[in-house]
Amino acid sequence: MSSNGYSVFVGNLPYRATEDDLGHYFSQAGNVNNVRIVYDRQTNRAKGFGFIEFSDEKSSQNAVNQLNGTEFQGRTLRVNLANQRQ
DNA sequence: CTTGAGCGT
Repeated sequence: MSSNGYSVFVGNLPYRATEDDLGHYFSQAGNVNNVRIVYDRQTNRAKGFGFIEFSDEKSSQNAVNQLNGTEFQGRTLRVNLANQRQ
């Protein structure tokens, strides 16, 4: 099944940012398995946050340590460990 | 042709 791996929550994203751009940016920290930006169902516009999926836990923790508080496309990213979906 | 903390189709 898809969505296997360790996810991190990413907030304060620029609305123009794409999942591909995020994937390339987070590749610095570890092996990115998948990238998901949350879009509004009514307007199809980005909500301004998303989730990055890594292949293992150390990559996700490394992403938080390296990329949290860094600037991405003019905005300061908020990176934290994501909660598991119920 | 908009917004700005947060945990997801």
